[in-house]
Amino acid sequence: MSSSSSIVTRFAPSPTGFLHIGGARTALFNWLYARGRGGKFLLRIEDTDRARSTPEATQAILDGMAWLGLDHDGDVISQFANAPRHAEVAHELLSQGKAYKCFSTQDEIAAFREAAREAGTSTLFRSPWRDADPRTHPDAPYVVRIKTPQTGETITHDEVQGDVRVRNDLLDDMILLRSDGTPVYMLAVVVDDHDMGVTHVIRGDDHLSNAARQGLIYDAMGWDKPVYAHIPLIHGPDGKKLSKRHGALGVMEYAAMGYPAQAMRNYLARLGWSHGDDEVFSDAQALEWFDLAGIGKSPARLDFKKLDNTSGQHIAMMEDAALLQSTASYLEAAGEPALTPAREDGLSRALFCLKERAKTIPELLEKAHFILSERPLDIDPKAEKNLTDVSRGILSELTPQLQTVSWDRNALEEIANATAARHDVNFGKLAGPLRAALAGRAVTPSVFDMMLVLGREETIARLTAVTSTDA
RNA sequence: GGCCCGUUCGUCUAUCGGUUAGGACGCCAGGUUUUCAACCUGGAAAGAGGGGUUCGAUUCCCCUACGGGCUACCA
Repeated sequence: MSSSSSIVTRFAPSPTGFLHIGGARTALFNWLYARGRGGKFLLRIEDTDRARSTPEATQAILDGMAWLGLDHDGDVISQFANAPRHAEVAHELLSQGKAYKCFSTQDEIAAFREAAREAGTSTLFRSPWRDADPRTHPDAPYVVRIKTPQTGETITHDEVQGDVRVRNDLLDDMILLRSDGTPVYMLAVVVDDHDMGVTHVIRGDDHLSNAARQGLIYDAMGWDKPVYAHIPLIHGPDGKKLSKRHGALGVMEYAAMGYPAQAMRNYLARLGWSHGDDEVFSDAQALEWFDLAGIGKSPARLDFKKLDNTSGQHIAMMEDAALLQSTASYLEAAGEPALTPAREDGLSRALFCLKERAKTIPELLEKAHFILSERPLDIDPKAEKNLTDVSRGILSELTPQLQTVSWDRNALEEIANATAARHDVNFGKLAGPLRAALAGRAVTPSVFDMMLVLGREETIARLTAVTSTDA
């Protein structure tokens, strides 16, 4: 029961769209860090921007996290709901003289900035109200600004970027409360993180500069700062910031493309974080290995080829039950009907010869075509070409032998080879026709594996269908 | 403009002053083979540029270039 040392992380997305791939990785890092150390992983929705926040977006984020398997502790926290608490903190700072009421209008501020720009001086707004006597306060709307120290520097200790120091005189007196009394983001994050007991803030490095400003609030309130880890953002394959034109921005799109969630976790964890030369690892290993020291400092690009490879390796090593489950969630994400129990049973029996050959779930399903389809089989043109009179003849000779042969791979291979040899051809010549008969296709898993999966009865029925129907 | 961060094969990365700069994906060549894969073997491929510090720099410091972030009564 180490109450003071137990770790608390959080993921704090804005509900303005789906869970995108960069956010998913940030969530994953926080999840790995907390879960790997027996800590808590919290979820806070930063919905203070009422105009842009939607419940649909919140749901989409929840869906994305659920698919990725990133479970959070406790209730989902709404930042907006904490607004009164944020204001309370601002007023506390006000009463302590660490913040002040600023009556400057936005027009005045804009004019100040413009003049400064023309004069070539600093555009940092210096409010004339910082040290004004309260008795001179007008009866007008005001914002609450924090009194930023005007000397010294603020140092952000960052586990990824190292110590980042900023001179205080380069920071302005940021607004804490707007003129309508609502809190701004900077205040809200700090108060929420403090109130939630967050010990480690792992977030995108677009917040690195903000950390210094936020540090000012921690200092003013006398609160302990969390450990920071600002992680570089993910870029598109072209090295540019992720944007609409890259496509595939939402995690659910990856679900719909058929990448198993565990493969996605592996790939995303490996993107910008490393544990020596380890490339493919299980969740248990990721949980054990993940640490802040292994996070890289530069932005990483998305690489679909590597994702494919990682996915393929995970599919190959997944338990059948997990694979079946991934298949179900793929079909759901892709908007396709679920497998019937009979087909799922067939797929399950075929997995042993499929899993090492597929990079994604749809590819697995494609290779499972022979077991997922029923007689009468459609035979595609390429397969049809293999069904010549000669090959049909050989198949019709092979078929009866299948009635009595021991149904195992060696025995099947033996009679197939023997039959081919009797016609003075090698087995390769027989494989094409067999594929056509058993799967209706030219590209399939091993013919013997298909026979084993289909079983004696079905195998004979399919062979009989091509050797006897049209004559 | 100001401030801050970053920069090792095409890509993800290892290296924490001394290595033939390692691994993975991808690519090329060969092998295996029952189609597609998978698999096996081999190969090409990197320290942004320039100054320092040091016996010795990918590693430490400075400058430049390039990329990114912040600089809002957005989050």
